[in-house]
Parts: sequence; structure tokens; C-alpha cells
Amino acid sequence: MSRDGWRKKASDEDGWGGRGGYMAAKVYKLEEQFQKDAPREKQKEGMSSSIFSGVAIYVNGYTDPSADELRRLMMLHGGQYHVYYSRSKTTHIVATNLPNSKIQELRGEKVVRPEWITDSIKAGRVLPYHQYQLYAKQKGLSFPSVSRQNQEGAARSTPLCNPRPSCGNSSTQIHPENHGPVSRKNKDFVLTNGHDHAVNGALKPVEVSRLRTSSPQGFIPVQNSDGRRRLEPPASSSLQTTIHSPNHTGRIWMNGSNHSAGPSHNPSNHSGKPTACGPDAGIISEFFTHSRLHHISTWRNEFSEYVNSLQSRRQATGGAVFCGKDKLKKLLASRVSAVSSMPAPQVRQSCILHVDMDCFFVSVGIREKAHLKGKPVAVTSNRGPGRVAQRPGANPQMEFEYYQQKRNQYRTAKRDCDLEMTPSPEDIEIREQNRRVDQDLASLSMAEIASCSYEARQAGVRNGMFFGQAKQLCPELQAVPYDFQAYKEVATTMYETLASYTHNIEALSCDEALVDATSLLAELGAAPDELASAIRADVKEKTGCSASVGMGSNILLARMATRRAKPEGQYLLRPEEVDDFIRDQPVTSLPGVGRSMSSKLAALGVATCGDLQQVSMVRLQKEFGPRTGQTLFRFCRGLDDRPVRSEKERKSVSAEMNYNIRFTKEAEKFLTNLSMEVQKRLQTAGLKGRRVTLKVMMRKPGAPMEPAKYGGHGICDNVARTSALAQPTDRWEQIAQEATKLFHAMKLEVTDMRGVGLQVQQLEGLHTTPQDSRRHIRDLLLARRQARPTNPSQVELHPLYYCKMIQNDVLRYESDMNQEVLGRYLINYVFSIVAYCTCQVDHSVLDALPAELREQVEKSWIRRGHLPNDVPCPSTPSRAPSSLIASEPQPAGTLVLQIPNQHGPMGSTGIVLELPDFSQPMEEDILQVVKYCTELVEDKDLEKLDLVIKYMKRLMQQSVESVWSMAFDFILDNVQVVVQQAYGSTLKVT
DNA sequence: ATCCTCCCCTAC
DNA sequence: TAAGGTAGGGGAGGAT
Repeated sequence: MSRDGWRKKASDEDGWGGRGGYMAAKVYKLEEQFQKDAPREKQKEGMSSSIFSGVAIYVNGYTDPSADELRRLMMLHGGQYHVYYSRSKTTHIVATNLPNSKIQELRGEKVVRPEWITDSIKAGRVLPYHQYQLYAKQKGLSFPSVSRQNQEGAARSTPLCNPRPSCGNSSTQIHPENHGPVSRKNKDFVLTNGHDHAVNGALKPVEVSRLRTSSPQGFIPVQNSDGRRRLEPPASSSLQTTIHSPNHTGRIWMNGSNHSAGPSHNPSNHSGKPTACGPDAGIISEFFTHSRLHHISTWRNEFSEYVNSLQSRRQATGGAVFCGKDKLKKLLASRVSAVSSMPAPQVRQSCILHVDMDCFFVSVGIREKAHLKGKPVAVTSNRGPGRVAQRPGANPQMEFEYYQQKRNQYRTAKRDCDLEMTPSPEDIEIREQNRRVDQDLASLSMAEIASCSYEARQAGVRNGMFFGQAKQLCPELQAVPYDFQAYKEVATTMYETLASYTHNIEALSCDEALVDATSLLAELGAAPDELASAIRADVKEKTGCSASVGMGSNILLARMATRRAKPEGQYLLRPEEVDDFIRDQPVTSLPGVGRSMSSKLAALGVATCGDLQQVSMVRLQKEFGPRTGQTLFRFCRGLDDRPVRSEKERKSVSAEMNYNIRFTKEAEKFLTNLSMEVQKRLQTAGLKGRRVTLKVMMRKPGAPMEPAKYGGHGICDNVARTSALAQPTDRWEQIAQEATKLFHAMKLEVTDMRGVGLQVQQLEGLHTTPQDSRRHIRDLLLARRQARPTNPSQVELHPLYYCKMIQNDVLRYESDMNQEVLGRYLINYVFSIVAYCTCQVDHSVLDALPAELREQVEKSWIRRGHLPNDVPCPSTPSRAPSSLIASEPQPAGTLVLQIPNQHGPMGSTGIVLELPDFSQPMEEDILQVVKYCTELVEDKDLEKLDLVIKYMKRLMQQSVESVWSMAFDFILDNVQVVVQQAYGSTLKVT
């Protein structure tokens, strides 16, 4: 049916299979032709660029402009055109109308509309592709945004809260009661046709405070007894209601670790009374309360959630108030009337703002300390003179040398950082050089500087530096203590300020955010600088702290512009400046280029982006891998098509502590307490996970017993182990049990432990979403497959359910053979399931099958009974044979099913059913249905489509399992998109 | 090839 | 004293 390149490549009997064969030669030839033609085209045209350098497109199907024209455009502008799709080489697929059935073949690929190319050329640079995506995020199941709203609205038991940004002096706040856990989002599936602007919603602001700051996540500003403001979480949340803390009458911390609530916090929720809140429970929370890194991470999460909630709220309520925007609009209007001429509407190109607070912790810390302004200041936990007593057992020199060597590992020939390594003469020299300074350093404070003022930076002080060392560089350096609550308040205000302009925000950290201002500027007819000024003035006024803003046509450029903007400034990096600007930038200024990569690059003689531009893509990919290589290639030219992501999905939840870990034997207890911490975080996020990873830092053999830094972990090796759970959990008991098992399996010397971490992955939401449902089913199947004595009633629902569907379907098979696809899907599914459950298959399942099928199954059992066990089925069934359907010539894991009275392509041969890969059975089968429906639309057979939809609706929505209802929603939404495209309106489903 | 798993690296 | 957390991206290499 389809003759597309990737389809061809996907199957094997089509001439693509033989690599290096005819097709390969042809592809090569075509590419060569393209490269040859390109310069000629460029010359002919006279107007060209290289904006598409690093971009290779493949055009699928009919497009406007035509594939030929797109090919010509790519030639003119430095890109590549692939006549055949190559998963590894093609960077973008261009299509106007993509059948949904292809979604599954396009995982992770960028599929864009042709306007991406034409608009980019108009703009003179590559625009972010996300606005042109045919479907956003083609990974896995994709859901139209509309459907998400519906699902979320329906699934939510509590009303959605309305986060109104604080505007001017009047503060608004969320009803505490309304604050439920922000439910987990489905994967993005947004038909991103530019940015839609929300209409004003009829939401009633709730006045709860006169204070300037309201807060995300329902934190309420309250007055402390000492008169200081702080943020408190709301009184109720379904997840936290059982956390009792005597220190807080009736109030529950959203994030206990954020606050010095004392050791009494007990995360054991519905799991009964605490059994393990021994001394290290206190140690853990004590540590987290004081850890800046912990806070930074937590806040990043919270602000991401806040931005997520802006999205879902707008969707749920249909509108939002943008008072910052309105204010700016008025300002601009007065400006325009004064000049009495509208600014000429220009071609809009995308504009990203990177908003970054200036030395955040410091500026918050000295807001009310006038005497420290303009002075070298550092935020650190150390407040003393910067000297400490030398501790016994430590060998700082050894440590410093080790780290230095590690840093240089690529500069010299690559070698192992072995502690026992014989030092080379060069090393000895370095050692001599360092001896004196090391001895000094050892007696200096090793408290890290979290943030330092620009005055301190001038003296050479840097973030992350030890305080003692910094004090030597800059004796007048003033230490300022942490004030985590204040940071959070300021950050909250910053986010609310941004949200008062637009919701196209991506949270990068507590003090840093991206704003996609493209549509906002277009709407206001404003220049980027005007918006940046307004935002900066707002932030400064509301927080007393300054922010800098970098602007550029993509994220990369915006971030680089910020470096020039700082401090307390703004900078718009114009497209025409990019080349000159970026050439001299150090490679370390590129995102993703850190210590390791920069030293690797240094070994290649690359220090600046200009240097990096001289390295070929092939070389970079060889050196750094395909993905990283390409990214480097593009970044050093200022090219970046990452979208501003307003919605992010969390993939893991973890807690670790690599400080002050010294055990004698109580390691298990610590694991238990850490599990409780993880439980708390999981529950706060409303997530459960099915994989647990234990990470332990062990003192490296030969390293000093006592590290140079007090409480530090010193030189360590990492050890980690992961294990899968039978079902997802958010309970500390299970996490602890698993962690303890892993821990014992590691057989570690407890006294050498220097750090412990617990991570939970493969998350799913508390309210199962459709994409999670496949895991849900998988759980049931795997549970059965492992032949644990599980409760059979748990499993029965699905086979029975499918049998019912099959029964209906087989009836239709007889009357309408074109329904075969749907039928195939259903049959495929039921047999897959029955095959896996077959060990203990219940007669009721069998009985529910249509007669012919049942007969066939039984026959096959008899035949199969003679075959050795070639179906994954650990338990020996007492009565049932090992597999469902026999087919001796088929490889294991393949079932052959004869469908009676079949016509058409598969009729006489039977249907080959592959046992689904359990990572994706649900997804693919549902996509099959979508595909089938799409074909009906393409065939203009709306009558049949209508019947099928209604049929499915009846079947799926009557199920007690909400999964099915949601599966139906998904199918419907996808179909509606196609119908909309084809007919300009949608199906009415009653 | 492609997927999965186990790391390392990076960023704040 | 000091509070070296946490999440995501992606490469390497093995399983399929």
C-alpha cells in the first residue's frame, strides 16, 4: 500500500534489505547528484544561505511546495535532501498530511510541515521546528491536546485550581482546598499550529493575602512569629493528609525537606505507623534542609510543575489573565499614539527570551543589607574567617592531585586515574608545585560558595569554590548565610511575573526560565527589547532583585545572549551578528559541553566555537556519538531547533545523600529511612514506579579514610544496581525491601560507604492515563506469566473482555470482510493475552470464545501438547497445554490463527500473530485501530467509520476499566484530527 | 538494526 | 567543620 521510503526500509522484502546493494548505490548516487547540483543552483539563484546546514530532509507524499521545490530550497540554503528516508541520516521528515498509521514508525523523528522550510528561509534562519510539527512528540502513544483536556478534566476529582499571576499589588491565590496533586501529563501531542492565545476566563480570583507574592503549587504566604514572610503549603492535599507533624498544627508541608521542621516528619502515609524513624531519619531531613543542591533541584521540579499547571489550567478553564501583557500593551499604545505611527509590521521570526536572575542567592541575600551592596559577597554556609583546623586522617594533597589528574585525562594521553599509579616526572613536578598551596588549602574552609557577587568574581572568586580559598583570593570577601525561604519567594514572584505575560514558559531552574515570546510579540507588535525591559522592570520592582534577559531566535542564542546581558542588562542577539558573535565563544559556553567534553575537545585542538566549526560532522559523530556530534555541529553555528517546553513529564524520583555518610553497621536502617523519603517524594508527585535503583558511593581503594572535606565523600567509586518490581509502588516498605535486597547482593564493606541514593523509575501516575494503561496490562500479564500464585480474578477481566469483543467482531467478519483490520487487532490481542495466561487459562475464557475459535484453540492445544515447552511459561500447567495455538514451523513466540471464511489478502493463509513485545502491545494495537479508521476516512467511508466508532464506544466505555474508556478517547481524538483535516469538521459521536 | 540497561555527564 | 542533590540526555555494549 504505502510506498514510502521508511516503510520500505521497515520491511525486508522490498529491495531495501540488502545494504550495499542496489538501493544503497542509488541512494548514494542521488545524494551525490544533490551535492553536485547544489552549488549550481545557488549560483543560479544568486540568493542563498547556509541556514540548513546540518539539516537533511525527507519529503513524504504530496507537499506544497512540491518535493522538487523543497529539494531546490535545501540546495540553496545549505541543507540536504534525501530521496529515501534514512533513520540515521535524515533529520527532518517533511509532510503535509501524515496518516496516523505512520506514527508508530516515526518514533522520535521530527515530522514537520513544509512551511518550516519556507518560513525559515523567509526568516533567514532555521526556525524552531516545534511550531511546524505535524504531530508533536512522535514517541510512543500520542494524544491530541484536546483529548488530554477532556481526560484530565474528567479524571480529576478535585476542581482545577486557577493560578492567577499576581498583578500589580493585588495578590491572588489558589484555594487551598482546590489544590490537588498536579496529575501526570500524557505525552505531548499537540498540533502546534502556532500559539493560540487564551481567551479571558471567567475565573474568580480569591483574595487571601495582602502580600505581594502568591505562589505556585498553592503555597500560602504567611507571617512568621518573627514577622518574616515565608511560604506555607495549603492545608489539604489528598496525598499528604496523613502526614502529621506536631510542629505544625493541621498544616502539612508539601516538601518537608524544604523546611527546618525538625526531625518529626514522618513520611509513612497509608502504610501504617512508622517503624523506622530512627536517628538517621532526623539526619536525612537535617541534611536536606541545609543542602543548597537539594533545594535547587526541588525548586526546579516545583517550577516545572507550576508551568505545567499553567498549561493544564488554561486548557481546563479556557482562559487566563495576562496582566503583565496588558500593561505592556497599554504602554505601547501610548508610545505609538505619541509618535502617531504604527510600527511597520515586519516578518515575524521566533524570539526566545532567556530570563536569568543575577547572582541569585547573593542578590536575594543582600536585598535588605545596603552595606553589602557593591561589595564582594559570597553565599556559603561558612561564616567564619575561612580557616579550619586540620583534621587527622585526611590526605588533601592526594585528593587534589587525583582530581587534577582526572581533569587532564584527555589532555595527556588517555589513562586510568589509578590511585596506585606510579607518578611520572611530570606528575612529580606538579606535585611539588602544588605542595605548598595544598597544605594551605587543607587548613582552609572547604565550605562551597553557592553564589558570589560580581565584585567577588572580579577578584577571581567563582561559584563552587571553597570559601577558604576564595577568602585568600579576596580577603575582604563577606560571607552571607543561606535563606532558602527567601529564594523560593523571589523565584515564585519571578515566575508569576513571567506568567503574567505569557504561558509559553519553560522552567530551567528557580532563577532561570525560557520564554517563547514569538506570538506575544506578534500580538503586541512589540520589539523583543520592549518586552525584556518590561519584564526586567517588573521583576526588579516586585522582588528587589535584578534579572538579565538574553534574546535570540532560538534557545541557544538566547542563552548565549544572556552572558553578554549580565549583569542587570539585556541583549538581543540578531541573526546577522550570530556568526561573528559565536566564533569567539568558548566551547564551554555551549550547553552540554562541560568538563569532560571540553577537555576532550581541547585534545582535538578545539577551544572556541570557531575552532569547532572547522571539525566535520563525521569527525564529531565519530568522536562523540551520532547525536552529540550532530548537536555540537549545529550548536557551534548557532543552530538550535529545540522547542521551549512548557510541559515536562517526570521520569524518575530519587533521593540521595553523599555527605556525612559513615556507617558501622546501620546501613539497612538508613536505606529504610531513605525509602521513606522517596515515598514522600513519590506521593507528593502523585507517582508510582516499577523500578528501583540503589546507588552507593564507595571509598576508592587506596583513598584516604578521611576526606579532605569535612563530612565529604572523598574519592569514590560508584556502584549501582537496579531491580524491577512486580507492580508499581509508592510505598516505602517495598522500596526499602528492594533496596535492601540490592544492597545485600552488592556485598559491600559498610565502613567504606560514603554515599547512598535511591531512585525510582518507570513512573506512572496515580490516575492511570492511557499511555500508562499498557503497563498496567503488562503488569497483569507478567504477574501471571511469572506464575506467582496471584489472584486469578485480577487477570480474567481482560481475556474475557476481549472475547466479548471478538464475538461481536466475528459476527461482523461474516457480513463485512472489510472490518478485518479491527478484527485482526482484537484477535491479535486476545490471543496474545490468552497465550500468556494460558498456563492457568480458565474455562470461562475459553467458553466465551466464538465456537469456531474455541474449537481451533482446543485443537491446537492438543497438537501443542506434544511439543516441547516453547512458550514462556515457567509454571507447569496442570491441565492446560503450554500454548494456545499450534504452528510447528513458526518460530517460538509466533502464533498462527486460521480465521474461517476469510477472504482478502490474509484470508487463506491465516493470520500470523506475533506475540507482542510487552513494552508496547497496547500502543501498537490501538494504533492499528487508528490506522484502520484513518483508512476509512481516506476511503470516504464515513458511514462505516461512524458505525465502528459507535461500536467501539459502546464496548469500551461500558468497561469498568477506565483504561478502555481512555483508549477510546484516544482513538476518537486521533480520528477526529484526520476527519477535521479531510472534511474541515469533526464527527458527531452520540 | 533496534531495543534495553547501565552507566557517565551535565546543568541548575 | 559542613550540609557533594537530582533529573534528563545519550553513549557503550549486550540481548534480541
